[in-house]
Parts: sequence; structure tokens; C-alpha cells
Amino acid sequence: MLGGVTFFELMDRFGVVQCVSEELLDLHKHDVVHVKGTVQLKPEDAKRSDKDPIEIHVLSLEALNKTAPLPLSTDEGKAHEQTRLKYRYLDLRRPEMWRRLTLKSKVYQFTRQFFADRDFLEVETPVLYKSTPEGARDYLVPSRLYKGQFYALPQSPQMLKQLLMISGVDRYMQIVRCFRDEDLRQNRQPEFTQLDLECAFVDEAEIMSLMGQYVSALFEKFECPLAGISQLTFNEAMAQYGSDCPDLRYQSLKFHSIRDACKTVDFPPFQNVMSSPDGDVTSLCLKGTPPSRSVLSKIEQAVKDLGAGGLIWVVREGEALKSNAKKVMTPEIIEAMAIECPDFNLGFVLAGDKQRYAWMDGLRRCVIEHLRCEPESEYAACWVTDFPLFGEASDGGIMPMHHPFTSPCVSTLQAFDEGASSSLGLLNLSARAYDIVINGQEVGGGSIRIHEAALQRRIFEMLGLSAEEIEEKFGFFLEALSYGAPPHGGIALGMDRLVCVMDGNDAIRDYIAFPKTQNAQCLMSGAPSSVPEAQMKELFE
RNA sequence: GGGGCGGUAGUUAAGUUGGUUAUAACGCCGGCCUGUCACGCCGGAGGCCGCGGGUUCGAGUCCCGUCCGCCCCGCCA
Repeated sequence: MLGGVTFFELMDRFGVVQCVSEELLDLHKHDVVHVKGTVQLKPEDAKRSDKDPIEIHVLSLEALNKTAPLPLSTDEGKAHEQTRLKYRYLDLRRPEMWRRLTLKSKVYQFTRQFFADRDFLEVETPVLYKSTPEGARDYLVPSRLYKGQFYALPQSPQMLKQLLMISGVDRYMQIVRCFRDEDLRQNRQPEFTQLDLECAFVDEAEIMSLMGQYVSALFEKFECPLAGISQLTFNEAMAQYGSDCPDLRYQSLKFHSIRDACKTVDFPPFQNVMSSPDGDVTSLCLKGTPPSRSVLSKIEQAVKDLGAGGLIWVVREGEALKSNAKKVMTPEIIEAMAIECPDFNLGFVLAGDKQRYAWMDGLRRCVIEHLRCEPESEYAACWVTDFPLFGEASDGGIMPMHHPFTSPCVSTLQAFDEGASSSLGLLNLSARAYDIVINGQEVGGGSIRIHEAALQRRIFEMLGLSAEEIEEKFGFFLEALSYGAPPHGGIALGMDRLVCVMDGNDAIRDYIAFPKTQNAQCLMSGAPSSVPEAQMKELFE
């Protein structure tokens, strides 16, 4: 207000325009109004810039609804996460949130069109379904008609899409909600959306090629520079980055083994590690200004917190060499370290058994963070292939790395059949599975599936399921496979993650209109909540 | 289940080695202002310092417990 003149801004999803009224108006930010007026140029002497040359001269104004004082600021970065989530509908009033929701909506439109153009059929699958062995904990829904029995919300429509292959829907896709009752992270919500697809008569290369085209076209459409999608095996990823979802924006920041150079050094930790079948001594080197002692200690501490015994660091400036293990760092070792990075200034050495992968991954993240490494590209995508079929479960048994419908690699299965069928041998089987990783985020994963009932039954048996369990859980599925199931395979992409990564963000919460907190609650509605006793009785008595 | 950070007015934050009446900005209420656009000026109201216990003459500040949020490990594709 300014004497007899009132200025206010009229805002909607698409922009802001200034209004001028000759009357004194009692308006507050976020009041809802109906304005009639004429669009006119701002007076020349009142123009601030040429950016907003027009304004609306108000002829009449009707207040459709007043607002109470807002419980949060809609300015960027000026609200606690807790407040934002409690008043999510107001948080979503911010242009930045509109932009994110819009981006996701456009990505979905693009995706549906892309696959429709390639003859994919979008088929809906049930949300109330049967517990399937995807590895995570299920969300259960009690059945009213069958007391004590439950539906499970799908962790993915895995078996259903395979059944569609048997139905002759040879190209299936769906943008589908999935549910997993596990602890949350920045990139994990209990319900999330997948682009789920499956094709008959395909191999790994065809799925990877199709999805490569999709991701490339998508990134191009939304002006995200993606140079291409590289490919590395699970073993390579682990050896070089200590992770099966490496962030290849820092591609040159990779580990290599310096095992051979360490053989001659009399240093028990190295010798111990190398005598173990899974052990190795690896080094990570980089160029740049060597860090201060305090930054080095921070890195040392962070790796120590992960459980690593000793992180060796080497600072090299010209001929001068500083290290916390100078005696161990023989010229041979320094030379071996320099193989990947000839004039490195800073190098790290980690020795360990299998657990070293977590330390390597942690060290690498820590180096990127504390030394403020510049990414070599804005986006970096890769396929990770040749996963093991099985991993070790916490109870000492065997569990599928992907899911139990994943086809084993034929050559490894043959080798297994020819060798001793020990449980150790099972871990040597490799899977016809592939993950797509973008900027260190596992955005999707898939596999060529088993389409023969006998092999599928055998895999269940390898996993330690009894004949009864197999019949009870998968009988219908094994029977279906026996009625002319075509060879098939597919993939699922986490769309919340994909959109989030494309947008250069880490928190998928920001791309979900009404997300849950880390404790899986909805602060706005209070879900989950108790229900009236009568409702409970109907379900359980 | 474990580790780290945070919770102070409607909102966002400051609060010193424990010490009078807990600050500021924005918002809110009242008044003034005819070209503002982070409008300006004057005045005012507004607090279970997350909650519970403890130490102390005295606690927003120290200790113990607990709840909530975020990040991480475990867990999970």
C-alpha cells in the first residue's frame, strides 16, 4: 500500500504479474483474489527494468478467500524440513516445488510416449497381491474375508510381468507404485515409482540398448548433458571403486591393486591380507594441492569409523615424500601407485579382505568431499554387469543378489555342474543381470529371466526352499512357465531417483508430492495411525 | 539396533566461562505514506527455550533420559 494506491503481485503456477489499484486494499500475501482489469505498460519513470514491462490496472477485485498467517516461509531454504513436511501443501506452493513436480510429470509423459512409439503395452497390475521374494520386507494388508490372511503390497510386479510374457504381451511397460518396508534414506522412500518393463525374445544387449536409447533421449530432451553410458563388470566396479554403483563423474579417481609391489615389503598387515583369498592391497592417487594435516586426519578418522585398520597416506611434492608409514612405502610401491596417476601428489593405500570395498568406497567419497574434487562431467552413467547370482545371507546361507527369477549365466552354471556342487561354488555363479547407475545412484536394474520351469525349480532348491514352500509360494508360477513361456527379460527404473538425479539433486523426497519422513510417517496427516476398534474387530475377530 | 547434526516468538535464526526483564529479522496488530516492486516510517502484541528428571543459590546454557526431524551404518536394489 502506498497512500491511495495499492500494489500487489498476482501469482500462479506460470508466473507473477504486478497489479495496481487506485483503491486502498487490505490484502495479505497468499490471499486468493479474483481481479478484473486492463493490462498496460508500466509508466516509463516507474519502470525498474525492461524485464517486467507490464502491469494490470485493477478495475475490480473480489477477495475469494483470506489466508491466515502462514506457518512457514515459502522463501527458498527458509524452513525446517519438519515444518515443510507438516505443511506440505504450503511447501508445494513454492515455485521450486512446482518446477520439480512439473519436471516429473513431463518425464512421465515423455516416457509413456517413448515406449508407446515402440509398441509397448501399458498394463496395470494389482496393488493387493501376494508376498513375493524381492528381498525386502513386505507391507501387509489384512483380509477381512479371510481372517488371519494378508495381501502384500508389491515390492515390484515381478512375477506378474513375467506372466504377461506368457500371455503374449511381448512388450509390457508400466509406471507403477512399489512398496518396501525397509529403513529410509535420502534416496529411499517406502513407496516409490518404477518404470517397469519386460520384453519377450530379448537378451541383455537388447534391453541395455533399448534403455540406453531411452535414457539418452530423455537426458537430451531435458537438456542434461550425458556423454554416453559406459559399461563395467561388477568385479571391475568393486575393484576400482569399492562399490557396485560408482559415481563416475569422478572417473579418474579409481583404485588399483599394488599387490605385486607389496610382496617384498616386510609389513605384516600387507602379508596377512595377501595370504587371504579375497585380500588385496589397493591404492588411490590424485593430483592437486596436497591437503592440510587436519583434512588428512579427518579423512583418516572417517575411514577408521568404517572399521578400517590403517589408512596409509602419501604426500608427494617434487622429490619430497611425506607419509604416515614412510618406512613401508618403498620406491617400488610408490612406482606401482603412480601407474594410474603418474605425477600424483596425494596417494592412499588400503589393505584388507572383502570388507575393504566399503572402506574404499568411503575413502573415495571422503576424498571427493573434503578435497572438493571437481566432477569431470555433470552426468556420468554406466551399466554394471556380470553380477554374482547369489550372495551370502546374514544367516550364512545363500540369497539371490537380484531376485530368484534371474537367469544364471550358462557358462558359469556349466562350470558349477562339472565341479563340486558345494555352497562355495554357488557363489561363483554369475547372473544375466545389469544395473544402470547414474552419478553414483543405482537408478535401475534388471535381468534376463528364467523361462524354464525346471531351471526355476532348481534355483529355488539352491536357495534352500523345501518342495512344500516352492509349491505353496510359486506353484502357480512354475505351472505357468510350463505353458510355453518365451525367453524374456526386462528392467525397472526408479523414476523418483531418475528425475532427482537428472535435476542434480540427492533427495528423492523433493520429487514426491507427499513423502514420508525417515521414520516412515506422514507428518501432515499423522499416518500411520490407529483405527477404531470396530474396524479392527472386522479384520481380526 | 548404532553413530553424527539439529529442535529458542507464527517463521528463520542469535544467545558468551551458568547470572537481572531471553535478542534480531520477517510475519502479525494499530497508525502514517499516491509509483511501489525485499516499499518506507512510527508504535504494539507475541515465549512450557521439544518433553521429563537431575546438579546448582540460580539452567536456554551443564548432566541423564526421552520424543521429533535430517545425514550415515546396519537393513534395502
